[in-house]
Amino acid sequence: MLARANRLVRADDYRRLVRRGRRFSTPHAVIYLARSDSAQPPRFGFIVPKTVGVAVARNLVRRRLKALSYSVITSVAPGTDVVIRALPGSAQLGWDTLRAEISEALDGGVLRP
RNA sequence: UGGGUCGGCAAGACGGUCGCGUCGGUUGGCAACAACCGCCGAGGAACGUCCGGGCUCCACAGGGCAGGACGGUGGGUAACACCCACCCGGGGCAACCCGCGAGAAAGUGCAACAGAGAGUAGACCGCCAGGGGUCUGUGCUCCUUAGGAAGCGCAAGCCUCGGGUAAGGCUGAAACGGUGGUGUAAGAGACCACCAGCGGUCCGCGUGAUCGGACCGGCUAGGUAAACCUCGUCCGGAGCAAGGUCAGACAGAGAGCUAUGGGGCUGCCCGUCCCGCUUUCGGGUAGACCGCUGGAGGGCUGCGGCAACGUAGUCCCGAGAUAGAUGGCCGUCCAUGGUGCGCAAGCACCGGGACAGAACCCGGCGUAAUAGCCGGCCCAUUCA
Repeated sequence: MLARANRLVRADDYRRLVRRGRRFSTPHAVIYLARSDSAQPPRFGFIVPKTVGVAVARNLVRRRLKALSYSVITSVAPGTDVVIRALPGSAQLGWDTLRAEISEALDGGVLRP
């Protein structure tokens, strides 16, 4: 799970990333990424629309994404902001599949200069 | 033992690992905050947002019309469309279940198809008397003596004409009481007896819906109010993005209507309060805190009540997020499903927990969804 310092909590931040961030697509998610020179820890935000499912399914997806983000947090450079938008079908995925899909895309985005 | 019916309980368990949020404490820090420790951390439906309230603001919310909701009776409640008890009607052998339960003799309207006729009913068949015609039989008269044909009359049949008749047939969800008799040309509540039903008056039990009974009346009245409508009761509006505090931001310009105006305030009118208002272009904010969870709150016991519930005592404090915590992953076991082996007990493998996530708070209703566990009652069966 992510602590408060590692989360995006402002609507402005979401707007900024979705509009101007670099974008990576996977079959079940879209990842927005932006980097700054500040030394603050990396921050994550999640968008789970209603097309994903009912409230229980959306909660499950969001919690899995949070847990996933926590596991990769040490490999992400400071000053990085990430927003993950879940797409329909993500609630039907198994944990392993989802983790493989997202972490692969995330690594690609993070490692690239 | 089987079937049924009503109600209650629970909503997999344990562990490992990595974590999250509120609050409290300690330490560090000017502070933001960080680290550590501790407590607590989703549901029976948290859901739908369909009713009813609390709370907040609008003017403490006034009058009328319109509109809406409800509708057996009595009670419960803050209130309700909810709950309890009873009544009536329907279903069931029964336990029990079901009913959008006011008014259809205040009025208007509506009713497919079938059928003769469907609402101050209706003559298709049938039945009945009569007129006309036809034919058969028969009586009398006549001519002729075997017989004949004409006239008059009677009876039955058939055809036809205009009537009478609602007892019978047919249709339909429904056809204007039922049975028996009197009566009649045939019939008919036309009349009579009993029964059913309706209305009225009175008596009795009951707070009451209602139930039981007596007498009288006219002889019969259909359904639909989830059609309009009538009657009774209730309802001001908007909602926690309510509302408040603090901080912060900005920039005005044009046009129109102006007190017989515009707005607060729902549709309209009255009343009342406030005052410049509307619109186009352009610009700006949507941050923090309070509201925010201790309440019509739960558990137990006593008392009152058939019960819903009320009341007294005592004990308990059980989420409060705000891009939104209450979890992710793994293992074992249990319940359960499938497949295979086995006579069976069982064993192995695979799948694997239903519906579903608080957002101001309560009381209900409705909807979703599973495999269980427990109990009351009823019926059938077996044994004693």
